[in-house]
Amino acid sequence: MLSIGKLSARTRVKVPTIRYYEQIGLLPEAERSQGNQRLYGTKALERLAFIRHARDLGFGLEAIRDLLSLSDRPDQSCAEADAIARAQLAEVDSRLSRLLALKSELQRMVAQCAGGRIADCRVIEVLGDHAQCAADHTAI
Amino acid sequence: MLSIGKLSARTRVKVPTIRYYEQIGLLPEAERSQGNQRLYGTKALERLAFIRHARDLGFGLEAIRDLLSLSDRPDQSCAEADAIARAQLAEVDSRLSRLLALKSELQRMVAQCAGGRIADCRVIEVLGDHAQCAADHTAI
DNA sequence: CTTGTACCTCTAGTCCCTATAGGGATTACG
DNA sequence: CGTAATCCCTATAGGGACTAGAGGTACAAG
Repeated sequence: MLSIGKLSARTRVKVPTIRYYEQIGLLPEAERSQGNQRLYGTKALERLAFIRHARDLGFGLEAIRDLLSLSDRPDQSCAEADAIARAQLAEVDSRLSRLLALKSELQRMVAQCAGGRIADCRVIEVLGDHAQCAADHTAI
Repeated sequence: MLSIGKLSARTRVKVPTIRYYEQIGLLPEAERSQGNQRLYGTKALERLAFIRHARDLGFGLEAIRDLLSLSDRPDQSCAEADAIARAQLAEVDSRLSRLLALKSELQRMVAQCAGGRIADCRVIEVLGDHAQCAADHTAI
């Protein structure tokens, strides 16, 4: 059995975050030692690794909650899991295109800065006037 | 003079957000009508448009606060504004590369889903096992 | 003059943690 | 075996950047 610190080290999920996941019901309540400290077995380790990996891929905690409950019912159709993943992919895609537009605006802005006074600064000027932008853009 | 609603319509910044910006000192306290309603002139409109545009480009409120105070001192060197913009560009760049890695993982995951049972679902399986990923990835 | 919309303040909630305070448990070393 | 260092516990507050709601006031249109 692992202490919360060891579990944290193995999964690279911080200790308070693990407790938080338990608090919001994403992890089941852990067993306790005689001294009331949390103890984790292999199943908890796998579940937390799953969560961490899904977080790394940008899934929200509610999506992860759904994915976990799906993975607990192995005989069901995986259509729902597929849909969640596709939604996440679409989300990532739209962020990507917005970030690309953003990047080119920022590049234009920075490239035009001649290093003079604020009064002549293209950075400040462009920020003040959206009409100077090449295309629409919105962060994240 | 514009009411907060009209200002909101012109800048596409929501009314409560405008009040929030005032509260945190990003906008100066607005003048008031006899009936205690906020009134805005051209300067406030420009300042808010600047904020909105910078937010669209992904700048954080603290960076915007800095940019605004720079723009109030037009005789200073614009090196600082340039640095803020470059930092933002670097940030966008690193998000972009992470999102790209993410996207290809998600695509692989989704492409492998055969639409069968959860027990055979690649989505669930890949999430449970980071070793199946092609590369490192971390969201946002 | 009434109705409906826009406005006001204040508080609390969102997401996903992170930090802090004030303590108890365990482990390592001498 | 004692003590110090490290780990763990709970509970609460904070952060970024808003957003939502309650309960009430001002103003424009008909």
